[in-house]
Amino acid sequence: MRIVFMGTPEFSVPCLQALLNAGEEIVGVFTQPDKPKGRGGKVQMSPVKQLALTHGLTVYQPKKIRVDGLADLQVLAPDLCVTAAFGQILSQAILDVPRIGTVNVHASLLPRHRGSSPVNWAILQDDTVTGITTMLTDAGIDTGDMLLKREVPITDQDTAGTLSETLSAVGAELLIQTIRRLKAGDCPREKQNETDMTYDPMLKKEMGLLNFEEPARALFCRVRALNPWPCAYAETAGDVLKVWAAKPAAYSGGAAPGTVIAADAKQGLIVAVGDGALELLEIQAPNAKRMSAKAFLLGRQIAVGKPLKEAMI
RNA sequence: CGCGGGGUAGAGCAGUUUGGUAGCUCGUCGGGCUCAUAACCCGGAGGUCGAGGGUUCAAGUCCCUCCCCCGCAA
Repeated sequence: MRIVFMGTPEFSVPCLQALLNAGEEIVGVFTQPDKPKGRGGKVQMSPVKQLALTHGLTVYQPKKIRVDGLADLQVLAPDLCVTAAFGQILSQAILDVPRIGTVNVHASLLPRHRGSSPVNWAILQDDTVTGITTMLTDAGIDTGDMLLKREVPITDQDTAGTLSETLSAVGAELLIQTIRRLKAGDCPREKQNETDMTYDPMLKKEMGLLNFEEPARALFCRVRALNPWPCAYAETAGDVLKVWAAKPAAYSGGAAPGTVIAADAKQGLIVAVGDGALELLEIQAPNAKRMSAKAFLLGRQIAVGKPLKEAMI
């Protein structure tokens, strides 16, 4: 079966790898164009492209596949397209090319968490379970009929990073199963229930701002949901303090939300929040590297009793 | 050549402007105090100051080259 794979970030890599391992015939790989990234503005290949090249696969990098990728795709004459976090929207014309259809690996239990950042949103909304859904892509965003699903629990230790890693492995497995059953002709297919659906917008940096009026649990979830990107942060005088890890802390005093109630190498850095307190475990000051709050406090001081915003020295 | 910050004891930092015997907090080791302790007191070990070269009587500090880390922007 002629398969065209479309994917871009690290999440997509296990799916492509699994297809290769399964001996599928991959006739082409579509991924986002190389872009300047990181310090120095060096151009970097997407993780999918890197893997594709090591296996000698032909790589296509249209800016917008629905505009300048259609011809290439048609020439490839795929039986099936597989997408996993490709990052571009497929038009009906694109979807019409593969004979069987387009299978998408989506990192949530659809119809919940449609959109481009399902893993982050699942943690942000304190879901206890999420998972992978394979689906047949249609012209809507994550609205196509569902094929196979597998649940994955979310623990308090999970961050978007760790959970995404877990889900990508599960997704790769489920993708292979899905293709097997499509080939066998016994793959279940179910319409999405529109009344249960949620659509989550793309992540923005501003979503990382910690509002200490919120409950500790919500802040805890936000920190995990936005790790490793875009990362939660607290406002300080003129700048921001990135918060990589935090946890709710016991506190029954009456300090106003946002007040620093402890800041030393023994107790750590604790801030009063809406319903208690939050201990900032791992932080990163501007121009500095990330480190435990306790290590940070060995060399720098934060005033206790003031709002964190004003307490950085 | 996108903009910028930084590499000093096991950890986190100061010291570099105005060269002149390397300092702080914590940890660590030993001793003491205590019912006890993550508390307190006394004492000790631990650093070729990222690498190489240069200037100088003298370089963590000034000059040149290189390596590594990080923030912003994308």
